[in-house]
Amino acid sequence: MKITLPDNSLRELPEGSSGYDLAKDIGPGLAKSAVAVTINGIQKDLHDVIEGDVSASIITIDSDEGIEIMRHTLTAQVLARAVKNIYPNSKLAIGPTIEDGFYYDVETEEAISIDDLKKIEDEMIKIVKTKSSITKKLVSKEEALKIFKSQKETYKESIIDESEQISDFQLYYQDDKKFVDLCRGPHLPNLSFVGAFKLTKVSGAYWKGDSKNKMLTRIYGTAWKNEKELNKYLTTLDEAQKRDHRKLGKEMNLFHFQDEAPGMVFWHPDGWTIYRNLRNFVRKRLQDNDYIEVNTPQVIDRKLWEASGHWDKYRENMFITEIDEEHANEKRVNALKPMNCPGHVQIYNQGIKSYKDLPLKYAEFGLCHRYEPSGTMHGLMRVRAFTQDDGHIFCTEDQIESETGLFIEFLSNIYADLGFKDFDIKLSTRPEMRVGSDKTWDKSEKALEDAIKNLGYPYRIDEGDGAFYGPKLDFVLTDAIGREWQCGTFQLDFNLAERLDAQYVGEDGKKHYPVMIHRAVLGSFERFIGILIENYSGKLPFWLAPQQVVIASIISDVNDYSIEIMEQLKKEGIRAEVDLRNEKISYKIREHSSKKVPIIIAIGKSEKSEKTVSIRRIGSSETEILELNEALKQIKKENILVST
RNA sequence: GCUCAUAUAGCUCAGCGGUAGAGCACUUGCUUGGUAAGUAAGAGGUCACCGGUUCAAGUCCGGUUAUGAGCUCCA
Repeated sequence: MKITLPDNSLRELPEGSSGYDLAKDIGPGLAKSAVAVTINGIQKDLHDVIEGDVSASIITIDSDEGIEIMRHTLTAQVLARAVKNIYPNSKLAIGPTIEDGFYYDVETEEAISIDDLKKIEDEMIKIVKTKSSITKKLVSKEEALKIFKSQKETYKESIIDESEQISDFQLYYQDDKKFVDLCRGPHLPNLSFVGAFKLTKVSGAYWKGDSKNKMLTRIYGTAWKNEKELNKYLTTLDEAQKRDHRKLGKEMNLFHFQDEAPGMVFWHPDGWTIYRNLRNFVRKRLQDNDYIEVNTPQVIDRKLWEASGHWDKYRENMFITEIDEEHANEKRVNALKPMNCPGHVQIYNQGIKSYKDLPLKYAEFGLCHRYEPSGTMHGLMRVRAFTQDDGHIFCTEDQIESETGLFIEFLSNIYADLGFKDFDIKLSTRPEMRVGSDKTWDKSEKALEDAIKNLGYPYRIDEGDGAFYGPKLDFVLTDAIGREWQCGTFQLDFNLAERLDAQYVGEDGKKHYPVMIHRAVLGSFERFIGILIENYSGKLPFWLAPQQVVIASIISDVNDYSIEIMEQLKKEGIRAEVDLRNEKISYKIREHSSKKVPIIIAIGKSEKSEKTVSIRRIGSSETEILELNEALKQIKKENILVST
């Protein structure tokens, strides 16, 4: 048979040859590191017999694909077996690979905790040490069912049962044939290819990812080619932990949470300074882009939420308030607003609007409350009370495309100024839970997709992830360590205006419903500040930093000069403080460095007598001596992004 | 909301049936010291909350609340 290799060269092999034979034919080195083979684009076990003329490439243990196969074998053949050895009555569910590692879902009689991982890991090492080869057996559906039924592997049974396949179920064995796993493969030809691995955590996970199903125990692990790679990965994990905004927020004294208000931020002075700086920045940009800032009530009667559709579709996430009957004349049920849109429509509805008023753009730094499930809260990233940089564009259908373009440009400028150069666009389509007719959804999905297509931005589609009132574009930015955050959103809504009876008089003199576009750039200030802290490891850009400059005196004789510098800086609008404490300069440097103050100015005898300053910047141990006036000029220039 | 874990001084944590501990931070004294921790002393705790077991409970057991890691959600 003829085999085409990736470089388009042809190789002739006898019938019945396998991927391994092919590798051997190409070279002994390749045969040694081969773990699987790709036949016509599909990964196969190395010892599968190749049928017919095909294109093929050998997967070696050194490749990304090879590592993934190794992870797969580790979970399905090694972790699963180790768990069965230690917990004979456990039942295996599924064990896929994930980024950097793998997991296996199992049902066990006794709970497995993080402390048990060592034990399981040791058992895995024992299994790997056998260096057993891994062999495959193909069986019919009945036979597969029989085997797993006899082993009481109910999850495997149901996987087979629900499969449309009728034959060729793949069973994988090790040399002793004492363990069998159902798997789509491919697997390593033998366990000697296993590199360095470590079980990392254990948690619950629903069978088939459905919260109605039983909760299984999920054991996570990570695996790499060798110890060095493993350690590198573990170090990066540590690095990510070091920039955790919850930890930095505490160290920098920015905010706290407490039991009485779960998911709601207590902003400390420095944290609130960051918040205000960011808000001023966004406010300026909104002003420059034809948005009009408004403000709407926090607590609104349920009638409005019924009319808007929130009561029906969003009730379980809303904080409901009732007025104490003893003191109130009338009983009404109110809700804390989870969104600003109905409020904005109320403003729109005051007075008659003409097509000449469109597009009309209302913006609000609206404080919204949403009752998030208890298990989902996470520092600033997921809270129950947050402020959106929200806005609603009332426009005609014809204006959708130009507004989409304007918004993307607006958003990308803001992201760039905040230090995020890259973002992806996601188009989310109709969800199951929604308002509006399918006809309206067809129209709005098409309008949005046409707009983004015509503007030429790349995007990907996320089926069923739209808002209940309309399809949306989501903007996902990438931070300094490659993590992705969904922040901006642009949501088309052909429903709400009609539900709340918002209209405009068209050129034809008749009344029409405007299209509403719900849009945000940062999403929520709380979350975005969390992202900024993690992105910058707390070392915020100069204009955002709560304390921008600290002037630290070396001896008390220079206190007057230090204060003079502070006052001059303050005159320029710089947030400057002096540190005149009776402490050594290194002590002061250490303290302000750990608070991530961007600039520390040390002042001693020579600076005072020469009217200079010694500048030290965060992240560097270099110092720079400058004339005071020159330093003031420079620092003022750095503060340029402060816009108001 | 679900699974597992955690809750001790302002922070980070030790203690795991028998009189509450450390380091840092804080206060005070000494120290005026040139770029990431000078020094000594002092003060600081209903051991998250409610209940149970026990002669005796931060310590063991149950519940509640919050937090953490995941899962499910994130309009």
